[in-house]
Amino acid sequence: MNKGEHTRAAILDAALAQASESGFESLTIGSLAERAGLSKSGLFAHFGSREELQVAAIEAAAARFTQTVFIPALKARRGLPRLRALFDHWLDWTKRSGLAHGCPMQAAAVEFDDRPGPVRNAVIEHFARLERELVRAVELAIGEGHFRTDLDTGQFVFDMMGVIFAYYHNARLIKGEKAESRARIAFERLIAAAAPVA
Amino acid sequence: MNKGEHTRAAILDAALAQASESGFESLTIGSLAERAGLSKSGLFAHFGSREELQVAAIEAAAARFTQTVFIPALKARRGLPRLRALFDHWLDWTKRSGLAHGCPMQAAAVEFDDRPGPVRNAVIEHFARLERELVRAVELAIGEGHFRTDLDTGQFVFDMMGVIFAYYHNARLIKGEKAESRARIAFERLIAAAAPVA
DNA sequence: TGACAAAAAGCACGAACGTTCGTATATTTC
DNA sequence: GAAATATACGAACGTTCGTGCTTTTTGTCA
Repeated sequence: MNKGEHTRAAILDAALAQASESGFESLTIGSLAERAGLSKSGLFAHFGSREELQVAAIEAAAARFTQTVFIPALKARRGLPRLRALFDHWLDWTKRSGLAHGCPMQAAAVEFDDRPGPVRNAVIEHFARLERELVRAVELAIGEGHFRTDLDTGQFVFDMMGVIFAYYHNARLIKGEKAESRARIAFERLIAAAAPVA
Repeated sequence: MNKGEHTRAAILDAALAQASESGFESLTIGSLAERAGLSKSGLFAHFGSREELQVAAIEAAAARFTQTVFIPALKARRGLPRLRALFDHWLDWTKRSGLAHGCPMQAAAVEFDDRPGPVRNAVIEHFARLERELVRAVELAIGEGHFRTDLDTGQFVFDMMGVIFAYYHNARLIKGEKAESRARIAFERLIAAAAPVA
């Protein structure tokens, strides 16, 4: 890896940490440069603009999500076990990837959902891909006979994401200790409702 | 109402609209003054600081939420009908209250969940109150015989909020047309699972 | 209607914002 | 080792940030 690429990666690491703490809007050139130990201009040279920096940060977050949630889940057997692994890793992916102060992707989703531009496009693309992958995992579960054949896969993914969102809301804002157990109960209930008729 | 109070209310209206569009972090004195048709200093005089302005905006959002979601739901019969009314009004409360670009409370929750201070406290208080009210509505449904007596009310509220969060995520970021129907299906399933044994 | 208070504007401040320079120092390539 | 390039720096740009002051306009009420 080049020196430049190495620095760029370090900058993006710092950017994700900062976005996790205070959101993407707080991702200013000055504060990020200070955190990364660079001058403003030195950091700026790695990206053509603040917007490009934000896009790069989104993509870095997406890559880390794939690495932390999807790749490890592939070790589980296809179908229900893999779906459970996805859920488990998703629940604690911020902790396991050093972003303990919140999912930067969720922050970006809320902050940019009504601001058209490259950043929003990158966020949308990530969630679209995520949904596609989840739907595929559910289809595999159907194929393995773990789920009903007439299951509405889109609905299942919708419900699953709701559980995740409720978990993060509860765990991060309210600091509710029951958040995790409730999330697991809710997910198990989804699975039970999707089980084959008998 | 005094002239001052009137202007203050108008400022908070503009603040909510802006927070709905671009989040609470974007709530700067300058841009808000322009939107409200005041000078920076004229607007600033109504609040001692930017932070107080943010807190006032949170409280205004909470008041509007109560007015748009809770008060109208009181017209429905206690128990399940009222719970359904709450859900319905919650789904489209941003549209019905002129905040079509997103729930300012959710924006605040994500932006401030890790930044201690008065703003975060105000957000936490709102969600705590919201959860209490929801739990009470569920308890009423139990009392009316619409729900099982052994229902975990906290879990039900957790699940219900998950449905709402998934709906807003889907409707606002992805612009999915199926968001509303999926939310309704999910909520009906929650109700069915909470029904008395027979 | 005139006195007094309340509200808004005007103005200025120091700091931080994103961005653009020109320049110096590493690093890579020959 | 020399030449070429990549990388980082410091200074400065114009703008906007939040926040104080002072002055002017506006509303209120005897």
